[in-house]
Parts: sequence; structure tokens; C-alpha cells
Amino acid sequence: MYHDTSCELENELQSRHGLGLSEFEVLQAISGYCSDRETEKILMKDLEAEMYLSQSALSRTITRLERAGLVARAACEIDRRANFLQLTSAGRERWEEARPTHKAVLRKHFA
Amino acid sequence: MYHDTSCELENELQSRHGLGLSEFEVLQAISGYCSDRETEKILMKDLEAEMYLSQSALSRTITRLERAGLVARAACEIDRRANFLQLTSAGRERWEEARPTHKAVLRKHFA
DNA sequence: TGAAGTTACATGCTCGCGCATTCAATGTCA
DNA sequence: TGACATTGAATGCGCGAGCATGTAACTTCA
Repeated sequence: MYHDTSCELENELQSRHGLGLSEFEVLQAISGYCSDRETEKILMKDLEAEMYLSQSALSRTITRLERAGLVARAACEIDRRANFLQLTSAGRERWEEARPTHKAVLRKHFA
Repeated sequence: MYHDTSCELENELQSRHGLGLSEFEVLQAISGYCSDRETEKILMKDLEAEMYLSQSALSRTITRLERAGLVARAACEIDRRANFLQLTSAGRERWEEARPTHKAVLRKHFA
């Protein structure tokens, strides 16, 4: 059942919005984290803990999203090893476009 | 939740029995198919339909299992394109060893 | 303060997966 | 029977995932 679901999520998100599933999930996680205050968030330390993705996979997913202009890395001045992440406006927009697709597929498979 | 489960299945099966999850699933599927009569079964046509694995992935998984001596390919005389598959005795043994691990992980994650 | 440990990431490497293609064996139909 | 379509399976290719490692930037403690 999971295979069906995640496969269709992957396909629908990719064909309709140009996003892989884990890319969508990263957008969603960042968005959820930043929803109250318009701040950024430290990458691995927090996002990795929140997601089912290895540190390396996450790093590369962020690179892809950054290249696509959906997420921005920003240096952290307190700890210069760390990266702050935030959605760009395009990123938030793309995520909001894709949400209904994501939800619809889930709803369909759990009905 | 699925990520936790499948990840632990993968790790446990691999470390304790030297099997990947989809390898285990292939053994299980063949075994289930052959349980009543001691016959073989046609590869892609039937096994692929039964599993969540692409034809190419299945083909390569079988190759790995064959190399490990757990599954045997046998020519089909009626249709010489097709391959019959069957568990070797080592294959059946390995599967039966691994079953409790598989079941235990599932049970744990659904409790 | 400086040597040793730890942390936040990035990167090299390998692996399994799916897609598209290939190839031989079968089926179909005039 | 021969040309064309279809089917069963293998394989080339690229991608995303995890593991291990590399590398700066902290932290700790004598």
C-alpha cells in the first residue's frame, strides 16, 4: 500500500509541479518550521531530525532546491559552520501549489 | 512510519540474514506461489504482477539471488523466452530463517 | 593557549530502482 | 508462409539514497 501511495505521490508531484517527494517534504518541513515567525532555520541539526532523510541526502536535496530557486541558504553568523535555510517566495508558492496534489493523493489512498 | 519500518526491516534482514528487503520479498513471493505444489513459476509475468518492483529491478534482484544460490532459473520449454524460478533448498532455508525477523519488526511497528 | 574532541555540513562512492531500449521468441493475419 | 505486432526478459543509463570520509568551525580542558 505504501508503495502505491509513495509512487503516485512521486509521479504526481513530479509531473504537475516538478518536485520529487522528498523535495516536497523538505519544502513542507521548512514551511512548517517557519510558519509562525518569518525566520530561518538551521539545516541538518533541525531539519534532519524532522525528516526521514540522511544528512547527505538532505544536503543534496537542498542543493537541488537552491539551484531551482526554491530555497535559499544563508550563512549563520553565530556559528559559521551552519546554514540557515528559508523558502524563497517562489519556494513558498510552489509548495502551496503542490499541497493540494499531495493531500489529494493521500486522501485517495486512505479512503 | 513507513520509513521507520522499512528502514529497520532492511537493516535487520541485511545484518542478520544477508538479505535486502526486496530480496526477502521475492523469496517470500516465490515461496508463497510454490507452496501447494512443488512447481516453479514464470518470472516477470507472474512475479512482477505480485510485487511492487519494476521488471528491471526484479530481473536484477533475481540475478543477485541466483548468484547467492538462493533461487534457480530454469528454461521454460513451452515458451523459450520465459524463465521458471524456484527456491533452492538454501533459498527456502534462508527464507524460513528470516521470516521471524521480518514478522517481529512488523509486529513491533504496528503495536 | 594549544592539542584533542565534537559538530555542521559537503562530497566521493556504491547500490538499488525505474525508464527506455534491445533482442529473441511468439502470435497474428492477409 | 512471410511481414508486422507483441511479449518475456536482459541491459544501458541516470538518479536519489545511505555510508564513510573530508573539512572547516567550534568547544573543552589541562
